[in-house]
Amino acid sequence: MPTFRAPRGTRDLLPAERAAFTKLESIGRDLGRRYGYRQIETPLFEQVAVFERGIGEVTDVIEKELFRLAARSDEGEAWALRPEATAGIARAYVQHGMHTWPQPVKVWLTGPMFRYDRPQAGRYRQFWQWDVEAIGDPGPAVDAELIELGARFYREAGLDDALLLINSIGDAVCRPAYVAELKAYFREHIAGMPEVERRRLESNPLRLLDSKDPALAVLQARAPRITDRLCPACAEHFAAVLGHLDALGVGYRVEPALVRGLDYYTRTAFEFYRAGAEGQQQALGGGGRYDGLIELLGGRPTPGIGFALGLDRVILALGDSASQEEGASPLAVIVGAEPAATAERLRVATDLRGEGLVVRADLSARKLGRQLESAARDGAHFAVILGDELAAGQVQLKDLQAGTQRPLPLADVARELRRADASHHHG
RNA sequence: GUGGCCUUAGCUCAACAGGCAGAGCAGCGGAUUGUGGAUCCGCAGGUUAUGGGUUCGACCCCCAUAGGCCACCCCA
Repeated sequence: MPTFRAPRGTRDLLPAERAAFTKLESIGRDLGRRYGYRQIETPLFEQVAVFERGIGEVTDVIEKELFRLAARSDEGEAWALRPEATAGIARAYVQHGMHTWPQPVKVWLTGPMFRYDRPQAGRYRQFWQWDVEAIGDPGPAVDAELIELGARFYREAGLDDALLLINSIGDAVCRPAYVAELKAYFREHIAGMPEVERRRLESNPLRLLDSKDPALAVLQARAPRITDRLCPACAEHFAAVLGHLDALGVGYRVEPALVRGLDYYTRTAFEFYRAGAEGQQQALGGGGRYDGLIELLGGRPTPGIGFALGLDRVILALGDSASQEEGASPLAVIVGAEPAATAERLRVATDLRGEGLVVRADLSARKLGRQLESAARDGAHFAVILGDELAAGQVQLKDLQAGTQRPLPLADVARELRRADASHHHG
């Protein structure tokens, strides 16, 4: 067993898997460009207070999953690795006075997030998200635009069965009254409730709605629904969001029990799951509106909405097809019979690379047969064989796929490879 | 954070009832001193996750720890 290994809940992305991430990142980059969102980057860690105040101190993410850093004694701050992207972006919005920019400010970010919980397949302590935010527009059309953007990401990534669950969780006007009503309702039936759920009644009553405890099933079915208790403004907003989604052809399922785990959400809340797996805990992504967040972090009242998608989970859902990206096979490998002539192989490869060609040099002392074998297994299309004829400026160009070979002046190799490469890509 | 299952070579897995740790694949070399994917031969790779315990003797039984997986909690 190796002495050292990746820390618990983290893993190395070996080239095949890293390539799958790169593909998703390029989808995100392209979608960001097409939808008018610009890339942003914030630190991997922030003051703990940014997360506590933004996300909410009594949430799971803060209470038990926050990856706190041991603060250095000569610094007054307590820091934590970011568990999500929105709080940091909101902090940056306030810090840089982005309210003076044309509104809304639309940005996207991709990178690792950190949560200190118990690892499982698809659940890591370091995981990757693609995150989009639209800050400064209160209207329901932005909600729909952003949700449709999320749905499109899954489609372009090859996941055709992403299912959108959506709900409205009200705002400061209507949610407090609803929560009070919900508490009163469950309290009446507290006798039949398990201990865990009784405690949750006080700490986070909304959570009772999506508890999987079968003892609650009947109670849940009869519980008052937030969607029936929305204030007129929230109800109108929600109806408009759904209307826009209909108009855009985005399928969804209204899920009154959908609650988000972060305090900053208002009104629109949504999550994506694989169809048929929506009862499980492995969400593909989620987001919502956070009209109070900027103010919480010291800015003026500013509405916003965001969405984060788990790259690890998309790749997991794609299965083997995700990692079957073809690797970086070279167009040609420079091989030679003379073990001592590695300098020649290196020089020829360097010249061809200077011409923009994808070339690997076999710098080993292996005999020619092994070099060709290795080149073929590497997926190379051609081998350029340097032999005695090199003194006369001649090499052998071998097509490893066709099995054919012909002599060629060294000076013509670049042109020949480029032509073969072009016809290969276009044909 | 709670409960359960698991851990043997880089990978996938063997190893009787507690009795000498093996194979395939991958890597390297040779058969072929300048021609590949096939075939054959060989080399290397292990403190059986780690640390204790039981036993004449432990990959095997017991305890602890670490890591992985599953179900919760909750989310990406």
